Amino acid sequence: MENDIYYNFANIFNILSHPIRLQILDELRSNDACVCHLQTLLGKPQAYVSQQLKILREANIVTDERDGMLVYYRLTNELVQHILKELLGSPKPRIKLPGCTCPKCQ
Amino acid sequence: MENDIYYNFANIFNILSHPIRLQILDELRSNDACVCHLQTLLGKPQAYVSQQLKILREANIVTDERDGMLVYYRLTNELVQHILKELLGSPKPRIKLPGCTCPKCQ
DNA sequence: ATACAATATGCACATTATCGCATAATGTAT
DNA sequence: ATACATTATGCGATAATGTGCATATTGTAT
Repeated sequence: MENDIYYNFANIFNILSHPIRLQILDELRSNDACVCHLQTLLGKPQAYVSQQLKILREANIVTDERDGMLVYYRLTNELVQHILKELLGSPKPRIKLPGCTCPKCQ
Repeated sequence: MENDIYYNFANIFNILSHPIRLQILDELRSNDACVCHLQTLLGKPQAYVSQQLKILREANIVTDERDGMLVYYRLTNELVQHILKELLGSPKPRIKLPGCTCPKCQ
């Protein structure tokens, strides 16, 4: 089917049609990040952040890698990376979040 | 709010996260089209097509212009035009649809 | 083993989206 | 006026999604 194209793109857009997920992906553009970092960034409950990450993971947009107690997420989907660059410009350099206790912010 | 950016883009993605709407927009990239043409293209009931067009219209992605009995829709949103070009390439030249009774297909 | 920290999952409920169908609105022609 | 063609709108049943909360899992340390 030729229409699979529209169906597949619609699925990607569906994942992106969520402000929190967009913010997560925007943060991951500049660097991989652990869940607790994203939790601080978003100001949302941990369970909520993990749920959104699961959606991104199962859509093959991000990958996760465990390092001890922490799980780091990375943006691996090139199409999404491209779309975000078109819309938001080049990724901003990572900023240490005040109050974040993750290793990368110390 | 800085987060309005994510919210606004999420809204656009939400409109695009639908195969039929994507197909409509892809067709409108190459040319404006009346409702009956899109109806033939999609093989969907007229009311259904009009509903999707209403969504696109209210999101300021397309505009409508009446010409007698026919209403022509046009893709006017440049951001969407840009996104679609990135994803789908340059618009294909318009093809006369077999069985379509609209003026442009005759 | 226990305690704790970081992360993941399951469930419930409210909100929203989808799509079919009936019908209304608008324009044209006779 | 009526008849017909094109398009728009409203309603409703069902499906999908969003999100809060409780709890499970995994890893570290003592």
